[in-house]
Amino acid sequence: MDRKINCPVEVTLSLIGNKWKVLIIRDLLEGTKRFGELKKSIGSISAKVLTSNLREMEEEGLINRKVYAEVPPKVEYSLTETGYSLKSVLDSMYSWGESYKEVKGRV
Amino acid sequence: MDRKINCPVEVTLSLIGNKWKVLIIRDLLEGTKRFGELKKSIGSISAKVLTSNLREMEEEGLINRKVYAEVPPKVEYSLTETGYSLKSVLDSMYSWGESYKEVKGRV
DNA sequence: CGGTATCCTTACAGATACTG
DNA sequence: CAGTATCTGTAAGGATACCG
Repeated sequence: MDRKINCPVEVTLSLIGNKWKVLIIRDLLEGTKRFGELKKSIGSISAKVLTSNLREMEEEGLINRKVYAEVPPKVEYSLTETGYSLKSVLDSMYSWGESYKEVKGRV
Repeated sequence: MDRKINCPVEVTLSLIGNKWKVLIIRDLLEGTKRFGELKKSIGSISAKVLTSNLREMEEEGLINRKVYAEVPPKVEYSLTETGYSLKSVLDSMYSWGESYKEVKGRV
């Protein structure tokens, strides 16, 4: 039982332990998106919060940020290989959410 | 694409979308625990925060709370069937965390 | 032992205005 | 378009004291 010394679950939490990061991953799993697209697809997030989460995730090696030297500016975000590997986690969250809804609906 | 209208990932987030709840599930997956044991095994959580999270999770049908009519008091927490089914999510978080550590260690 | 009540401090997040 | 700067409100969380 290595739970105490750097439990892997806590490692994962430290990287995607907030709601916004999970939603960012979810939306980038569909493919590369521009800043504005991402903001729109997440829905209720502000530019400030989106930016700060993206910066952190970039630092942690989960996403790529590609800036085009154009006017008006164009910035594309995509998942790195590491970021994409989070698909397994998101998939299990998706499945669980679905069956939870089913159970609740049945009440 | 039903992402907009009640995405299952968001459903899951709404139930275990905070760090503490994930850790509570993780520790209860080992089996029934008393309040004090749970508090100790999670580590840095305060009684107030632990109590409020447990209450919410009880309400949502993820955990059971069993009170023994004894002095001194004894209260045991365990996962419901629904709560236990979150093991799949925790498992994938565990695996991902492990491989992330490996990748980072290799740098 | 397993909480509650209270106070207090910060982290998180929304709104708005502005810029390269 | 893709941010940054600033200001502000709110809620999460820690510390402490106390209770059944």
